[in-house]
Amino acid sequence: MSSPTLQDIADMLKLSKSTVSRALSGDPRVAEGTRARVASLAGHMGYTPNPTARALATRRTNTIGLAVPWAPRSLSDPFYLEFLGAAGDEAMRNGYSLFLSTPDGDGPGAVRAHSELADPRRIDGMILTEPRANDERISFLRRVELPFVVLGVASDPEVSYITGDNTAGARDAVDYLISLGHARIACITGPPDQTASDARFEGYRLAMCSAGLPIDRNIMAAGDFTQSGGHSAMRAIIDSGWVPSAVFACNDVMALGAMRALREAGLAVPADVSVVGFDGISMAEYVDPPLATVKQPIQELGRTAVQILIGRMSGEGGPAHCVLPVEFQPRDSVGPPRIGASATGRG
Amino acid sequence: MSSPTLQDIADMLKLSKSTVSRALSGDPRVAEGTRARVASLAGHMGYTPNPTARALATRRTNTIGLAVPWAPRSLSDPFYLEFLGAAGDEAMRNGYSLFLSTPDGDGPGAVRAHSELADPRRIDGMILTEPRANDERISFLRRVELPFVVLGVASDPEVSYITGDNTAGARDAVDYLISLGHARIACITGPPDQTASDARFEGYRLAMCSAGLPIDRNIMAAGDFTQSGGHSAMRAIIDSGWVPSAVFACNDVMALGAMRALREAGLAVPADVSVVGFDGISMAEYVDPPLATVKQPIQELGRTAVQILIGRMSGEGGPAHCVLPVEFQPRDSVGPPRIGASATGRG
DNA sequence: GTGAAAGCGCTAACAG
DNA sequence: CTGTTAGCGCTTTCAC
Repeated sequence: MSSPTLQDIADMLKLSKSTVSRALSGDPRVAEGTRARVASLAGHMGYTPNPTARALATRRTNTIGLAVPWAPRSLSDPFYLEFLGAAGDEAMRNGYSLFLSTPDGDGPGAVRAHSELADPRRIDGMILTEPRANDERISFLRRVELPFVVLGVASDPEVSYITGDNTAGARDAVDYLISLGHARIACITGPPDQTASDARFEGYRLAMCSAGLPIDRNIMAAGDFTQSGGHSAMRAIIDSGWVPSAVFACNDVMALGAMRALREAGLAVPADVSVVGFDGISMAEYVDPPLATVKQPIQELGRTAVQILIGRMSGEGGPAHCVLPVEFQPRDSVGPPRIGASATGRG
Repeated sequence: MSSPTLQDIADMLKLSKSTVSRALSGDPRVAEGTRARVASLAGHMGYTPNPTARALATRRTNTIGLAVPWAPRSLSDPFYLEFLGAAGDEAMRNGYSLFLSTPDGDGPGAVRAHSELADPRRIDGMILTEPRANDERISFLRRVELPFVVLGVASDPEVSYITGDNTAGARDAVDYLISLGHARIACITGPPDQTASDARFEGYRLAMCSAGLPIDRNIMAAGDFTQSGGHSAMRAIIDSGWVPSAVFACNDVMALGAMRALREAGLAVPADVSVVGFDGISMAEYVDPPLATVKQPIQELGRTAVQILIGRMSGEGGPAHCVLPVEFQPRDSVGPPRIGASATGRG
């Protein structure tokens, strides 16, 4: 009926709980014969330690928390599912389970939900996604002394993080557009203060400046990392009347939204406007035209996040700052600007 | 430093643990004054019960497990992230946390990972996604007597489930194609034995049969619910030489893969071939042309799954079988068949 | 109304 | 090498 306990095994073998516990945990002090008998019986009975009891005794839960962004009815970014899957895989492989937090929006409710999950008595460490510039969740984690790693960058050098090389990737992408002759290149950013968004914008800015191109407020718009956000942002740019010859969106789903807005405005991609995204979600390859994007090693980000966290939890070494290379992947959504269009930009 | 315990509060108030515990849990036997003092102190100290200790004592973890499908480097279906978010929301709202299982593939490893998570000492109940016809995970859950609900349908009437009306939705979609004059309608199914895939195929079959249209093996292909699966499946159909005038894919991501295969073959959507998907992921609206799809109430599926599970966990009532209505949403990826093409079908 | 005590299943000193 | 004894922090009889 109920699962067998250590005591059950001890009783049957006329041993003490302690010995059984030691035998099972491979303590070198127990006799080989005893160990074998215990192991065998445990196996036959299908014994498996009660995780809760173990957690209470050891003060370790073997569980890591993952905070994925979740704004109601808006976010469904494949990037996170893939990240989550890879992280879950790696966690399991190391004997950890994944605990999930899905804050509803950005309000105080989110913080409450977060602090509820980020309880050191519940999880051993945490992966935080979509950090903001001065994220209160980070100060919270530090206050309760819970090991954590953020997916993104953190200004505080004490904070471990893992990220794709956002700035370099964005810069590569925009450099490529420029090399094709584009000059009026729009940028659709993510939510303000979101570090990934900021870093990608910085790459855009660097590329533009290096080429001596002006950064015009009319061809910039803030999205929110969702399709509809990308759609509205592109719409706003178009409505401003000064249509760009290319647009760099700070993530793939916004790029898809932007492509739709362009189509609706009767503009062809890439003939009239080239579009580039960021992330490398697998879907990007399947839309029409296939979306050029900066490919992040999503799986590796997930795996490494867990590995870094495990390092931090074991207390060895200092904070890790890991920046994985990303790769710009040209696809049919980009092409040279229309003749004459490139001239417009320089004014 | 460390979180305050019940004992700490008891000591400060010169009470016993029991009384404090009772006061906090609203036991009617404690004096009003005592209750107030306890509540106040607990509030100031930021006391919050240790979930692990509570779980050990009550044998309830207030945690529900969620098994999302995860085949390495293949799956990134936005459907699941949205489902997961909604389920997580509803769980939190009811005082439950979400535990995640991400089985790696279909092999024995998946079952091991699953049974590791599906431990009644770890979670109070579980949501199982992508059930197969004779899913061994289901028998496992029944054996360990863990309450659960499946996202999909289960043949066993004792098993609770929640699902969109797959058959009706698929039928509506295919009926619509037929009403436009399509006769050669291909079908790209999901993994064999996957219940959702089977039910959707059944809707396709019903629509075809009712219209007196033949179901040709040449215009059917098995995908695996991934983009690339949809792509290969469409490719196989095209290569068979007998190109359909419309194709019904059993989920949206396969539909996107199929659209790409069609483009690569020089076939226009919907001019040459109409395409319909299933799920209603938000991305479907943003591709070109916007993908007609059978819209599932994803959020509601997630919420209701949790509600049903909570019902089951509290032991009240029998198994719940919930089928939510879905709605076919025509979009520009479907259109009338080319003149003459519809005739070919009836042969 | 409140307290004392036992116990959830496990680990971890401390003895022998 | 193995057993005994304490807890981990909470709930829950059973007394008073």
